[in-house]
Amino acid sequence: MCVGAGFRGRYVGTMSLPHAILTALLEKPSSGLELTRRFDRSIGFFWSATHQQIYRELGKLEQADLIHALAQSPSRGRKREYEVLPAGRAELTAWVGAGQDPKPIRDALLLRLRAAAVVGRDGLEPELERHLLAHRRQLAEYLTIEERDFGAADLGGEDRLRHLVLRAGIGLETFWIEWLTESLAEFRGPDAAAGAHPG
Amino acid sequence: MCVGAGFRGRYVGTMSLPHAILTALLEKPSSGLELTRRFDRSIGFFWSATHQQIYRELGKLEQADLIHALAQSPSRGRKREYEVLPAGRAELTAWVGAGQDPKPIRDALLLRLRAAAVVGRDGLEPELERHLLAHRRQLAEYLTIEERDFGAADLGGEDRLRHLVLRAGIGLETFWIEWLTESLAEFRGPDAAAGAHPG
DNA sequence: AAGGCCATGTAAGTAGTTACATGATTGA
DNA sequence: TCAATCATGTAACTACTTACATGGCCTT
Repeated sequence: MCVGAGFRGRYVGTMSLPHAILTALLEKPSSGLELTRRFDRSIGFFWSATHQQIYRELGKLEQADLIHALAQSPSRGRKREYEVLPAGRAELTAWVGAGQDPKPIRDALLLRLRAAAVVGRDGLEPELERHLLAHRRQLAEYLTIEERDFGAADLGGEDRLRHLVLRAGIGLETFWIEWLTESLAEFRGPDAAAGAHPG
Repeated sequence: MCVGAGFRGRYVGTMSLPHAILTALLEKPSSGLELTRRFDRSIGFFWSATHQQIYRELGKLEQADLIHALAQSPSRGRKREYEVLPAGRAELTAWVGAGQDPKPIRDALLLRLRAAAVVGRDGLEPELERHLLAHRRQLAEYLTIEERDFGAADLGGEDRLRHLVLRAGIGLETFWIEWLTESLAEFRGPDAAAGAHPG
């Protein structure tokens, strides 16, 4: 089944991380550490990755001839910049049009609420407050980016897409802030206290 | 470090799946397959799991003396019902109050939009339509459940929590439907076509 | 006794996380 | 020359997924 060094083709499948890296490298050729940092403040908002994941994936992408390193023999401790090869761009183009069903929600906080309905809500309120704070902080960051990058009118087609992505983030954070605020009101409401300790 | 059969204590850590199972078992003692089915239409909306995961986790929870099987020696093919032990309830109670930062968004569709800003948006529109359809279907399911389970007034404290969880689902699906509708309008808008094929 | 379904499980692989190791460069 | 920081990497582990295997029970 064609494995090992020198194999070609669709190793990447529908995986998101390699395609996130291809996107970032097309925007600007970079080293692993640079990618890690750009993930932390841009693409990583929607698909986070640690430097370990990124280095591993860069290795696989290079093996698959989708990217290649610019002028530098591989050595530990020395910077290595990568750029995307035509095959890499083709792979990314194909992936954009590929179908993938939306993943169901996976949220531990909602699970905690569900559990609290059974064993009591002790200790949950501070947790909701922490989440509210975190989402407010994230929303503020998104809004700062929006003002900085998309404040001016008349954006090109590509910028419009990037703006749509950012607006998804803004919308999601806004939703959570509203929901958490409403939930905390429920928790603190005078008659909510009546059911505070079931079981 | 205390491993192997008979170990006790906090093997579960902050993991969500074992606590989701404890919650479901407290609501009603069940076998693995019954749990799997209940996950498919209730808790699984917010933390999905396959039957393989569930059976494995039931084994670990039993080993850790957090649950135990009702009357039946272990055998393949025979039904085995579990119920939660006091230690299991205590574990779940502790977990409800435990702190865990919200996980950043992980969404492949947003990544695809980001990639489309670089390599062109070919093939993305049908994908957005598919997602829109899926989210509409999920919203309809949530609304049906809401009407069925929370239609009447004067809910108890526990039901209010369950309703909050469901409303989170409703809010999220509603958000995605709005965002996708807006994005599709962008895609189809007359001047959006101008930037359809960058690169 | 055959087929279908209920029920539990094994095996192998993928994706992501956490902790740690090591080399190169720079500035005090 | 020492410490800090930049930069790349290894190792081990956890969580989840996919495909498949097996036993028991019920119906015809």
